[in-house]
Amino acid sequence: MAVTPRRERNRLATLAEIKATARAQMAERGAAALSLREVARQMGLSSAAIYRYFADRDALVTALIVDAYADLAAALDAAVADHPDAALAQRFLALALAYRAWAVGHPAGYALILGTPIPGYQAPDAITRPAAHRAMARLVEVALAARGEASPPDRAEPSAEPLAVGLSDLPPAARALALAGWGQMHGLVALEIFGHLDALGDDPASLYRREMLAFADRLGVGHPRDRAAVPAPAGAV
Amino acid sequence: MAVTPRRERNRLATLAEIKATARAQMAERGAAALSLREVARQMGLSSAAIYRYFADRDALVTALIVDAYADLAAALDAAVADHPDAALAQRFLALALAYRAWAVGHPAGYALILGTPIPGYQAPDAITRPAAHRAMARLVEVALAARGEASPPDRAEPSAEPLAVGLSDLPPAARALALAGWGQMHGLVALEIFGHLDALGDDPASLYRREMLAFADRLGVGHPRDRAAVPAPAGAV
DNA sequence: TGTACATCAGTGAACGCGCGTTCACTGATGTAC
DNA sequence: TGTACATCAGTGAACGCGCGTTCACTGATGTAC
Repeated sequence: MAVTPRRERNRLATLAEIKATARAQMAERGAAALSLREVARQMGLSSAAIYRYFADRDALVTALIVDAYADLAAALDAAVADHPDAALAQRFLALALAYRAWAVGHPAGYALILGTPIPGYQAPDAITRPAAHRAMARLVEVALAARGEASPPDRAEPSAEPLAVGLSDLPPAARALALAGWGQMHGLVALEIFGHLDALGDDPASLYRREMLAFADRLGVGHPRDRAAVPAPAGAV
Repeated sequence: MAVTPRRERNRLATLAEIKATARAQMAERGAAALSLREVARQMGLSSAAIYRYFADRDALVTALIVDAYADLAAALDAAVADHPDAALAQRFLALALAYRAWAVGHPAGYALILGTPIPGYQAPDAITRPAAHRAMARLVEVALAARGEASPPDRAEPSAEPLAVGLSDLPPAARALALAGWGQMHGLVALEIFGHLDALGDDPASLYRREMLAFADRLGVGHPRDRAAVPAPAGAV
């Protein structure tokens, strides 16, 4: 009965193809070099046809950003869903490894959402922010649990709906913890996928894993290191 | 006697003005949007005149990259020069704080050297790599000292000449330590200057300081945490 | 000190290019009766 | 089942733009004698 009509299906397929082509192009030449005309050309469409699907270039970029966040969120959800009853440290580690795996597998997508902003493009926060929140939901849960500030929400259907609480709504201690973790994840991942570790002989994967294990150590509630480090030092530095 | 002749001086001044104008433009519109014509326009030059100073656009970009690395290197050198006899942890902290300060003060420069690569631009490694090495020299020293692998070189004139040893020449343990530190520095700094912490109420400076203090803790030679964390865990994660 | 010549910073016009976007249109797909 | 009409995906030509780069040139600055 409520079968999607043919036209609708075609439309959705073309829309998906536009986005996939754009993604491939970004992967090859960088997010900032995305060209509507080139996308159309590769698809065998006239450039004007794209405007049946996206109001303008920025709308396509926004759609790609939202997709990338959603894809990352799904990867992170899946990672923790695999270890529903694991200890905090293990849940964090699974999360962190999945985060890097997604970034390494989708460097253009990662650059799009977390790299240098695209010149001339201004993300519409109302659309982009919830997607970003959603991607950080599992990390927020872990930070909350680590600080004992609240129990994680029902985890039976982890990817069901966006968390009411985003990074910005976390209590300060949990937020600082989440940001510290995210910072470490992002730092090593960004250095790796943008090629700054290339010349070094290291295996970025094991370096990353080691650092994430070290961080997982800190997830015990009120770990002494964190307490000791908070106040500014007496020295002049 | 050996006074730089007028023509030479003018030439150098114009060259510097081109770079300064380009830097300002990058700061406003992003590194990828740098335009030779726009630079010339802002300087009241014809666009062709730029080609008296740079072979092409890429040459200008390369010069800007080298300058940015040199500027960062100078900032880091100055930071440790202020604390010649400080303990390792304090030297690292001074370094880390100077790193963030430079990045926050020169976001476009930071994006240029450590952000998403510019589409279509390929850095000439032979020119760019030594500059990058030079910028990392002080961090390399600290990592070496932390691991007791070698004594830091003569620090009487810290910015005098490039270190013979770069990140890639470090012994594995020291290199891993240096990369871990750099990763943390880069992660928080990149999130901050590219606006991903904007919506949060936090003070990025104190978050950063706190994390760097925690990392400085690990600089004791053979700190137990590092030893414990190196081997992969027995668990399935 | 004056003259002839060389250097070279800067000009202005032109090249070919690819871009985002608009517009009036065609023709196939769907709907109402 | 057939016909008339509405929808709408896609076309092709055109718009104005800014870009990087080249080229033959002008005219001021410097040098040799």
